[in-house]
Parts: sequence; C-alpha cells; structure tokens
Amino acid sequence: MKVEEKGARSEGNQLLARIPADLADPLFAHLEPVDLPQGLVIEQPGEVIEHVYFPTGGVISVVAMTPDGDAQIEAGLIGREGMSGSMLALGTDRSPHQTTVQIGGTGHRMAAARLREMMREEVLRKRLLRYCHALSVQTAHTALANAKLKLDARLARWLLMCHDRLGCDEVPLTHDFLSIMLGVRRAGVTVSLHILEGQGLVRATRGLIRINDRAGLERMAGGCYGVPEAEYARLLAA
Amino acid sequence: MKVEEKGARSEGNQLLARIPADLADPLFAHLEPVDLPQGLVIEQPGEVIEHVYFPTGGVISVVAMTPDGDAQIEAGLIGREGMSGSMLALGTDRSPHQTTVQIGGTGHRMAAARLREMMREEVLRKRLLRYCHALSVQTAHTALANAKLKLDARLARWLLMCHDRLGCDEVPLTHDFLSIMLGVRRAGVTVSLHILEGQGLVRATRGLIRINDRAGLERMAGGCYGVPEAEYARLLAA
DNA sequence: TTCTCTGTGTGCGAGTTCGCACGGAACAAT
DNA sequence: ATTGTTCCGTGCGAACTCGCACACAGAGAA
Repeated sequence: MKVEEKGARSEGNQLLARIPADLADPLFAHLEPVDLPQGLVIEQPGEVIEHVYFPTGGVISVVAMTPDGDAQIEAGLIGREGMSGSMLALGTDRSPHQTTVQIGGTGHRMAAARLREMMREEVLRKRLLRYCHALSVQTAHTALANAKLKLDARLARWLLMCHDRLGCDEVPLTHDFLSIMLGVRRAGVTVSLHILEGQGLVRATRGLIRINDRAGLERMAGGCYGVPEAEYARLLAA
Repeated sequence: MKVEEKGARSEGNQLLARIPADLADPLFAHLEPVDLPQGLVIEQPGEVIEHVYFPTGGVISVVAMTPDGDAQIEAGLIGREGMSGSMLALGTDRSPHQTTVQIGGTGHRMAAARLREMMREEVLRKRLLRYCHALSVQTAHTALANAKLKLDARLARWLLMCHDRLGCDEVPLTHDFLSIMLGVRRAGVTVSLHILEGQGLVRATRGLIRINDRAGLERMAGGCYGVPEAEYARLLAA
C-alpha cells in the first residue's frame, strides 16, 4: 500500500486544507495524528461520539443497520475529502449507524467537545454543514444504486468512490469485505469482479484490486456515479 | 380524504409547533398558507430553491435520480414532522434531487431568503439542523431497505412511513405511483399488496389503501422500520 | 347507454441474486 | 516442509423481480 506522506502537514485532508490561516493555528492545536488500522470501530450505534476523524489516507465507512444487526449496508464513504462524526455539526452527539475503518490509513482526530467549540467559528461551521449535505446526497444515490443497479454496476460505482478517496489505483480489500459493504453474497462479488476484469476495467489479485480504466467503470455504473461527486466539487471548492 | 383542519394555526406542522412564543410572531408573519396538490413539483434538480414548504397534511417526497432521469428512487419522505428545502440550512441553495407532492394536502411556505434570515436565530437553526440529521438517517435506512428487503417488506415500510405522516388510515395512491417510488414494476406492487391484504394488514381499493394493522406491517418490515422514526422522536421532542 | 380512460388482476419466460456447499490456492507461522 | 487459515473459484436449485402483454373493471363523459 502506497500512502503518500504529504509532508506530515494536516493538509492531506481536504476539509482541513482550506482553513484560513488565522483559524488554522488554534484549530490544528487540537488535532492529534492517528493511525487508522483496518477494522477500527470509530462509532457505535447509539453511543456518544468522543472523537471525530479527518482521514488523510484510507477510507472510513458508515454502515446503517437494523437494531438486531442482522441486516447492514454501507450508507456512506469517507476519505480525505471529509470527516467522521459530521452529525455533531447537526446538533446530535450520536447516531444509529456504525462507523469503521474500511481501508487502513492515517489521519487526525479531535475531541468532540473541541469540535463543538471550533464550530462557533462561522467559516468552519459552514464548511462542515456543506460537507453534511454532500454526504447525504451520497447516501441518497446509494439508495438509488441499491434499488436500480445490478451487482456489476454497484461494484463499479463502489470502486470508483473508493478510488476517488484513496488517490491510488490499488484498493486493498477482499471479496468478503466488499460483499458486506454491498450487502450481497461473497460469491456474487467474485463473479462480478470477473465481469469487470473481463472488460479490462480492473485487475484483481488476492486481497487487492487494481483500477485500470476509470472511464470504463463510470460507463458500467450507468449514471449512478457522478452526481454526489459533482456536489462535493461544487460545495467544497469554495 | 380526511385532512383535519387543526384550527387553521400554523401548528399542524411539528417543526413550527414548538417555536418559542417570542420567535413565533416574526416567523409566522412570513409564512404563507398554501395548497399542495398531488403532483406539484416543489424543487427541480440543480435549480435554485425559491420557497421551503412546511406541510400540515399530505406527503412530499424527495426523489434521487440520474442526470438523464432514467433511473429514479424515493430518497426521502416529508410530512407534518418536517419541511422541504432543508438543505438551505446546510448552506446550499439547490440540490440534485427532485421534490414533488406525493399525496395532496395543505401547508405553509416561506421564501428561501426569509428562512436564511430566520436561521440567525439559534433556536430555530438548531431545530432545523437536527431535522436534517433525522432526514439523512431516514435516507440511509432507505438504502438499507432497498438493498436487503424484498418488495413486500419495502412496501410495508413505505406504508408505515406514510401513515406516520398522514395521521390518517387512508393512503390515496395508485399502484402505479407506488411502483415509481419503490423503483419496481407496477405489477409487482399489485402482487405485493395482495400479500399484505392476505394477512389482513391493509385493504386496497381503487386508488386507495387503508391501513388496518400497523403492528403487522412493522413485523413485515423486519427491523428496517423504526430506527429513523426513533431518531425523529429523540431529536425533535426537545 | 355507450365510449373511453385510468387503474387493477394475471400469466409467462427470462434474467439476477440467493443460499449452500465444496475444492483449490496463496500466505503465515512453526 | 507441513499445517492452519484466509481468500478465491465454481456449481446448482430455489426465490425473486423483470419485461411484456392482455383482459377486466370502475368512473366519468358524450
């Protein structure tokens, strides 16, 4: 795995990157660099959120589940462009979702209480709220994809979203992991990956998927990829 | 259709109902009572939002779609408990979704600019942000339902959500409309409704579905109903 | 009454995914 | 080198939904 160290600054994360200089210092003082090993559970359903995480590498995923936990699906994907625990900006200190590290990496974290203080700063607050909107558009399109796309296309979409967030052509995940995220059989993922491989879009080896042809994957995802991404670009550029 | 006129006050809507008295007067001055006929398009993807709507009866639905519009699915359901255009509270004046009146009713509306002014008031702002969170939890669980439930159960869930918002046992919708919301064939809805009828949960006649057994529908929805509803209760009671 | 929509009931073959189950292959540790 | 574990490939019948197509029924208009 090639995680590129961008000079150890807090700027590998795009939410933090464009903070105006006068705010950056007090904010960054509360940031604590952390390792994000695959499988780390960041938030549990219904439990108070202690820290928020700003990834600089790797991918975090938000999983919606039934109370008994026997049905679950990925509802949100978070990478360098965002943060975990964004619902703190919406005035709640917990959520019914589970949040875990999907692909190991690095990042920074901050105590929830600190974030709440920082949010009195309007610039920061606005940025986080716009991020919340983008995230919810992403979730809506996941609902769309889950309802209307077949497995190949959903897989293509997922790989694209992951690729965006990793900034690296190699996605280190097993079929088993993917099957949980997509809410399907492990064997189904194997077959669908073969279809993508058959068209030269990806190349899969044990525990690793290499993205070869983004444009092809986008074609495969049939219009269900792109709308949330445009929303991120529109709202977070400012 | 029995829409109960609760004394013509603005309080048929639960977001407006608990506004402290000192804020209520200036706020309500900007509210304009409106009729919400079925089929009315409230927001178009990418277009600036002119007004936000607070239903007091009927149901509004948020539809996520591909840019070409050939795949679409309901991503959010709004009734007396909420409002359309909540993304204004998140700092964007448009969204990539379409919003339409699903079941005709009544409500109040307010110019987007007025809402932005009102949001300087912290009490109101916090209330709206919490609502945004609840709505996004609802969307996440829609994604879950779309991925893991079969049609009968998704239909049961949808009817429950509708029933909550209507406060009335009669849902005036055709199979055709439902099929669009759920993203399935019209014939599939017919068959699934028969299954629900067979268990005595609902009674369907031409263009009208009567809810007979909520508990039974909840059982049918298998854990995918309830989590967002609990979140509404938790966050909006305060 | 008769016509004409819109809405509903039904049937059938095809495609997709499921659940289950087993064999083989890569990797790590001993 | 052997063992144990994780990961991947494959097969098969069952279940679900699709796409298409057609008949019938209720409601309003002529």
